[in-house]
Amino acid sequence: MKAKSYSRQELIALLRRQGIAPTHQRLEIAHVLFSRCEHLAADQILALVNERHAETSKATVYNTLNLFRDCGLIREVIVDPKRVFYDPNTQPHHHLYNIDTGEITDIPAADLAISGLPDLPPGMVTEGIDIVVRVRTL
Amino acid sequence: MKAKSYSRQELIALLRRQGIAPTHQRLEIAHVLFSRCEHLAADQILALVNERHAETSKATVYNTLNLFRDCGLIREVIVDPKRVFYDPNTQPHHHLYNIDTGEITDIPAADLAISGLPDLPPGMVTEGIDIVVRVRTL
DNA sequence: GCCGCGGTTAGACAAAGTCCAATCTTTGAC
DNA sequence: GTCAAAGATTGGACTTTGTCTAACCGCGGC
Ligand SMILES: [Mn+2]
Ligand SMILES: [Mn+2]
Ligand SMILES: [Zn+2]
Ligand SMILES: [Zn+2]
Repeated sequence: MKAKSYSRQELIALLRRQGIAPTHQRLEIAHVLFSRCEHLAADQILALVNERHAETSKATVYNTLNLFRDCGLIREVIVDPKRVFYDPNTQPHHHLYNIDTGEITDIPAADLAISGLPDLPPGMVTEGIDIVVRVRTL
Repeated sequence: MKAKSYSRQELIALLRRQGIAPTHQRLEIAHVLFSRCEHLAADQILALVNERHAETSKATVYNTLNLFRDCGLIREVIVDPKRVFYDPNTQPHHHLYNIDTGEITDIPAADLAISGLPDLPPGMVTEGIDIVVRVRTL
């Protein structure tokens, strides 16, 4: 996943396409998420957004992350029981999780195959499959 | 995974084998975990253990779950950002997670294969691979 | 009976996240 | 451009999950 540098106009278009009003705070948060391609937790995003000049509250960060998630702009990564990480990469992919450092790395789903999954109980539909490879530094 | 009904003596032996002193509280918690084969959160275990007669504290439940986990008697399941579930099934297996009901079901690892995983960065060793199939009720 | 040690406990604490009512911004109609 | 309605933001209170601590309990060994 490339760390494309989105212009302000591109970010505005990105939000509008989802029917999201491009407020200053949402643009700042989108910028933090999409300019670097990392897996960030809410408190890290809050800190990054207010780095230069405090102007976005904790409530707005959480509101916005939930909004972006509901619109499919970002996804949640559940690997650490302590906090949720937000992933700007919404392509199907999986994760390598270093349990010592907490580092999360993408694993492309392209060349990966799972076989032998049992059939789903009737009336259920798959929402997604998440694979987490937990690694330790030797 | 069968819901074997362990006798008090079997539970005592199970704990002693791991060098764990079989106190009354630990036996109660072990009983709750191993007699039913579900994925329970700490607060559910606390409630079940104190169902008849309050005698085990929150601190002891958490102490004991962490102790059992460190000894490999149980494992944690990380699927819900809100709480950790404890799994008495320590065989390699995966999970089906119903995002609507919160229900967690085991998927045996036996007849399941993953191909195409990239090589690990040098100096890293795999601790485990967790697959979560997220399903929705149609 | 007393000691020592491991286990248990209530309650204080911490961190992640939600909620609320007051306030501020955005937006579109004019 | 003005303005009002709709929508967004905010500080701070609140909730939930989990940890920590210091006092206390209980049991085996002497
Ligand atoms: Mn700014
Ligand atoms: Mn009892
Ligand atoms: Zn990712
Ligand atoms: Zn399981």
